Amino acid sequence: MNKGSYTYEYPRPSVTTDCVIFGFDSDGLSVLLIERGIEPFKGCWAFPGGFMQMDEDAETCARRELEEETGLKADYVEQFGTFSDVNRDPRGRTVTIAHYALVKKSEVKGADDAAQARWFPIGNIPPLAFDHDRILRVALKALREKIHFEPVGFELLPQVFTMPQLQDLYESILEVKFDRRNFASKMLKLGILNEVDDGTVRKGTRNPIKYSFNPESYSQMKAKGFRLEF
Amino acid sequence: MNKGSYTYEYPRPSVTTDCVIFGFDSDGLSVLLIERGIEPFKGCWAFPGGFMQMDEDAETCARRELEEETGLKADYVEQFGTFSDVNRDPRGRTVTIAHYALVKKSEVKGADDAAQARWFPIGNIPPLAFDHDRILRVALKALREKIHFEPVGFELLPQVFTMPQLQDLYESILEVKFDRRNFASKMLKLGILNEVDDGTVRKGTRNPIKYSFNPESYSQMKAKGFRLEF
DNA sequence: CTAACTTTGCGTAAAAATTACACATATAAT
DNA sequence: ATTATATGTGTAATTTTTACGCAAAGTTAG
Repeated sequence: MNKGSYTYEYPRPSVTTDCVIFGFDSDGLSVLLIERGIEPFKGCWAFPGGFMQMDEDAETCARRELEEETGLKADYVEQFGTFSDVNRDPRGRTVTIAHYALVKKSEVKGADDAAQARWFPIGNIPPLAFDHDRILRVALKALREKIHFEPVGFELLPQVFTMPQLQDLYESILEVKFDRRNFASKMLKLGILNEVDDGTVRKGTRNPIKYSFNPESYSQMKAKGFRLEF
Repeated sequence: MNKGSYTYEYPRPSVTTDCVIFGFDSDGLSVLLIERGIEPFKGCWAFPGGFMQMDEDAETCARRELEEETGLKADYVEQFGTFSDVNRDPRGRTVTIAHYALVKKSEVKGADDAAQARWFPIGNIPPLAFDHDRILRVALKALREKIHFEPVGFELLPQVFTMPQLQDLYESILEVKFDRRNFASKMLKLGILNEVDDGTVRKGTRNPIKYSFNPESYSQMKAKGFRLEF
């Protein structure tokens, strides 16, 4: 990372990436935020992100900043929009390429390096820096639309999960309620769930069946051309 | 637009916008391209676009470049992705914020200033400059997904159109075939079409009924929360 | 000019998908 | 010990989607 002086014939905006990190557990959908220690917006919370280097593309940058600032490596990172309002950063003209990441919260609890990083449930977001409130709204919209076509929810759940957990996830993201029985039959009919045999003999129904996601059968379905609807 | 010298502590990529312009007529879906007169990619075709100014956001820039290079003012312009591969422009690191525009081809035929601008049907695209072939593929995907949720097709048709025209449009964009009768009843059931009385007495059915899009009833439906599915 | 063909609108029966619930059972709560 | 709760399974009613027939008038071919 050379520091020095770079001169151009025309002015150029800074280019950054930001990453909205979604996690899910029994408390519902949350995002991981970082508290800003300096002005501007000192004390506000913000998404991890930073300047794009000359030798990396946007997604690479988003993954790097994500790891540097939170210690997390996310499997699933996707760009959902670029924000370029002229006055979005008081320090100077900055364009940010926004991404969202999906992480299995169960596998990373407390694994965030940054002491000032914290999970906030979607319904209880603190004041955000810059235009990050707008970015969050757009991220949520993008996630909601995405889940209608791809089973992104499985990126947010543990390897092994139950049908009620899966339903909770869909209901949290889409902010709707499904009939329990209809949801289960629809999900099972898709054929992308494997029943997991965890040894325990299932007597009664109070302890739910464990499932895992089957990426192979999903790829097959996708190849044939189908749509996942909810 | 000051020309001069602008110096920064860290290197910055150039930021441009590009605009994929979609049009539709009896020949199907096409895009408007500009032939490059200079290297690199001299003789290849490209989307209109150019450098973002410091006092405009991305969409404003896309609309400005669109008008400067083709003379067109588009009603509908939407960002669909940002392309940031390190080597996408041989002249230097450049990030482009890509948009697509929908225009009523019927109203602008031949109205493009740029002599070297030409419409190309989607099925017959010439060699494109830079990574514009990839950008086109992503644009098409974005348009296809969008049309499932919003009646963007009406931006591409004349004010007054017929049911077969509307069906052709959907079939061109989605690359599928619908049953004529089912398509019409589904469309009419949406309640966003006004029958246009053009004076002529409709004897027989060979001359089709004329319709226009009703934005008011569409807004109402949208407010109530619905989804347009095809 | 006439006959065959095509385009459009309207309508309907069959198939498929969605919706709304009932019941049984073992665990959890009181 | 009794009651309430969470889960799995199934099914009937409703709605939506699909497939296709028919009639009227313009278009085309000879």
